Amino acid sequence: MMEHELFNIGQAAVKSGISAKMIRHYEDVGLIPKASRTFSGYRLYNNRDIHMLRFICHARDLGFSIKQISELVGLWSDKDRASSKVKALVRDHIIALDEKILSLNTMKIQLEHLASCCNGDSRPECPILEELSA
Amino acid sequence: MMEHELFNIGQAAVKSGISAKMIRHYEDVGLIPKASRTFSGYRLYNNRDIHMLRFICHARDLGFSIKQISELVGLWSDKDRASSKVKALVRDHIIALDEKILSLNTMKIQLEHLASCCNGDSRPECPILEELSA
DNA sequence: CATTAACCTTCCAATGATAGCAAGGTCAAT
DNA sequence: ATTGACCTTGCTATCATTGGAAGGTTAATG
Repeated sequence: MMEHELFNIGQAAVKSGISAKMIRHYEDVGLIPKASRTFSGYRLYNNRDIHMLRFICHARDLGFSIKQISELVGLWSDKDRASSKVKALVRDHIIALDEKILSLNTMKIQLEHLASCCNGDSRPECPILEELSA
Repeated sequence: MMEHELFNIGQAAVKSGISAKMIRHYEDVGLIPKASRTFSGYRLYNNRDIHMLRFICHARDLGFSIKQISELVGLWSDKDRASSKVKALVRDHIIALDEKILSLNTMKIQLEHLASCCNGDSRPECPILEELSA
């Protein structure tokens, strides 16, 4: 027997790890389908909805964009998907992460070099500023 | 003899590496002082202005935020600054970069693990989606 | 039954750095 | 005089998220 409990947006937020604010936003931008409503207009979520929200939460924690998550949700919902499509999405994201990490790391190395050249005392002489200024 | 050439915003953009758009924006938000103007309203930049823009460009390339760059510009302009203040700013930024790198790296490792578990073929079985869904 | 607290609703605005467009004015050369 | 390349302002968008205001609903309490 499937349970058919219904939750309002606040409970769905707690259960899914996504804020009520963001759940509404995801509905606005079409990432999730429009929630059904009570007579008085409150959104209602069932266990399947919350399952999808949790899926989205995990994907978000891995740094996927809304657009990518939208594609992932599509594949997730398609029982005939090819797993190669999922893997390709993941690979693309890994590459993007790599580029970002590389870029940040380059900055870090340069900054560490600058910092190591600066006495960091009460005097005004500062190789860091001189470098930035050059 | 100091040169006192004057440049319009397009020339300043080319010379500094910051787009005209962003130069105006930096003026709007108070990062740089309001430029002087020709009679007809065009902004004018001298060599000192462009020097400051180049300083900003370098700082930006190192990932400093506008707010941090604002502080750096302040210290740069203050001939009596203590170099320790500059170094502290740099150290804080290095720490922030480290945190970001760590976070991205954690994502990457998890994704690589997921990808390695997925066949990536034409069949629908996909451990990646199963994991995200769990 | 009235009040109150904790919900919910929509709409609007802000973040940070950047880019785009549109409508219009200016400048220099042809 | 016209043209093209520049400049001006102002508004819009991106991306993911948060905040607030103003108002309606629900559930429990006195």
